[in-house]
Amino acid sequence: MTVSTASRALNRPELVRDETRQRVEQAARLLGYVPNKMARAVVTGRSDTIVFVIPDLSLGLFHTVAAAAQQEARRRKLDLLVADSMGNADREAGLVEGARGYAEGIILLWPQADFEPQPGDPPVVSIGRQVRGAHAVLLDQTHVLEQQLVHLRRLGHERILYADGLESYGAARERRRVAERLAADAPFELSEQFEMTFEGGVALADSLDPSITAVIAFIDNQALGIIQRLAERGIRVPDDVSVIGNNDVMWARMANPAITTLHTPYEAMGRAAVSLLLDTEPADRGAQIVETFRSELVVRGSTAPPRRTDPEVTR
Amino acid sequence: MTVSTASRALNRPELVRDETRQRVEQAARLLGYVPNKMARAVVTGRSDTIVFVIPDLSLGLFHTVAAAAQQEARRRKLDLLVADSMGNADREAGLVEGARGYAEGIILLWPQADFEPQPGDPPVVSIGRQVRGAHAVLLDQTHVLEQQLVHLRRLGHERILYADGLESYGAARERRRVAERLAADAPFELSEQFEMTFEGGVALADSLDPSITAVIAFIDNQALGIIQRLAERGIRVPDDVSVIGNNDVMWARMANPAITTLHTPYEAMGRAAVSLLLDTEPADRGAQIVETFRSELVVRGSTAPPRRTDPEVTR
DNA sequence: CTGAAAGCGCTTACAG
DNA sequence: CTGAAAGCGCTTACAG
Repeated sequence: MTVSTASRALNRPELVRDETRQRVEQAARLLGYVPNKMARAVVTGRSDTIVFVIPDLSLGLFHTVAAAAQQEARRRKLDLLVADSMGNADREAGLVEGARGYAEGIILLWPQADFEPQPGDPPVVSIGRQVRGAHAVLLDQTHVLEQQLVHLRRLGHERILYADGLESYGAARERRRVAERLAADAPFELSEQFEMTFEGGVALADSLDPSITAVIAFIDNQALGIIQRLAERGIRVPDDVSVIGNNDVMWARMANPAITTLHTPYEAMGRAAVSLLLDTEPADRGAQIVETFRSELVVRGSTAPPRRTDPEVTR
Repeated sequence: MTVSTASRALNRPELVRDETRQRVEQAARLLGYVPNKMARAVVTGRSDTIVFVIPDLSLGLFHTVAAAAQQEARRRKLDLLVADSMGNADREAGLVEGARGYAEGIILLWPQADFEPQPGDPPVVSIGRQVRGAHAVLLDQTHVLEQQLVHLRRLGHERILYADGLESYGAARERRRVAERLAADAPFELSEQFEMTFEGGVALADSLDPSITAVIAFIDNQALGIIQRLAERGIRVPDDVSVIGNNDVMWARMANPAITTLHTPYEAMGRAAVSLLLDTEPADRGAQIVETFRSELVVRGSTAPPRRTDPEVTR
């Protein structure tokens, strides 16, 4: 009995006699044998592992994408491991660097830094932002803002404020470009920059111009902050001011009022990334593929027609 | 120039001449050399990787623990990769099985199934539930319920309902035992079993006995469901009924009213798990260590003294 | 069906 | 300081 036979008995049992297989299995059990994945990967050249780099697990936002990607990977008999860059570009680069040595594919979620593909890299797919040498799964940001505007205008709003995000975030810069373009057609207000957080919403609400009848929050958490602070100031949502969010986080429907928002197809995007990674030629040899997803409006309780404006009465 | 020298130049540069190092580095750059982590791990016997098995990433609850553990691991120059068992015990077992072959340590978060330690396993630490052959980081569930009760009773509540969770969840069974024990001393109501979700809260609110003045929700999401459904029924929180949550999820403070709850020290627990994994003798040789953490009361807007009860008026 | 041999990509004593 | 050799734990043609 040699290691060759043992290896075969464990991995390709059809190649050995039944009795041999049984002896090997029993011995393995007795000895508590654990196959060394690393060693196997060295010889087979396959680790069957995808590394999914996420910008911030503690945000409670992106884990949905990771969970969906994970399921899809699982369906295809691959492991997907999530690594958190903690919002730090250097750490992100470090994770990619680390994954190079063993991952069979890398998925980058809203990468902070520009990814520089190296020869010999495993295939890379980027979500949310296009980077060189990688297929991309994108979100149609123009469509997001258009939907928000259409919804509010249909309700009759004319004085609409778009909450601008912090310059330092790529997503905020991208959305601002979209906003400026759309505002050229049919004007709406662009706020100063606020944090894309609950606290940012609170700050925005504090400085809200009384003539505004509807606010487009950058994300749902910010919408919640706006609503809460307005309530404290005696301004009611949606009676006095409408607020629309973005992303449709789990707790958007739990709010009071429940948030009207755009549902981001995070699950679909996560699955698409895995599929792009596994089913297509890597982007470094051949064309870059871009798959774009669209968010969907979810009307809930935080938007309503504007209160009939009475110029005599200021809030 | 041999591979030995190249290996040394890359990993232990102090052992080679400066010029040699430079030549190697340049060649590596030109050739796009990526060290094969697997091969290295096979010979060194170290992968510097911790696998963190999480029951459900999409819950938006546990990722905090993972994020904290990740940071702590990072501080110690180890990688921490998160694997999602998707609430499935079989898959959980599969992940542990898979990690055996390469992880240098495994952290199990609220494991679904009983973990059976095998000889040759990497050290394991369990969070939330004690399992054999592993150190444990636990949460003092008795203290949770005691704090909730003390808070409500101090406010003057006498008719308190504890929302029982689904039998199938280990955490729910554990909490019920605690509840039954505490109820023996000073009675309170035990509800029928509800889902520990927003929807579960809605259902509970629908069947709420009018004599109850305060509800202890199983978790914050359930508290939100209770509050929303009560509001729809014209019952106000905290004016008519107080509701206290548990866990202090990110959005508990964003709710309206903001949820009074118990803050679970998830971050501290995540860090403790890493430390237990790395700084102590594995549990299979020697004593099992148990570190227990306590939640802290966070008083916000969803609890208040009971409305003066008037037996004549039923809601 | 099984064994002996070569080899995956690396590291590390051991000589020089 | 560098090279030649052995070896980590595995898999897989190649013979038998």
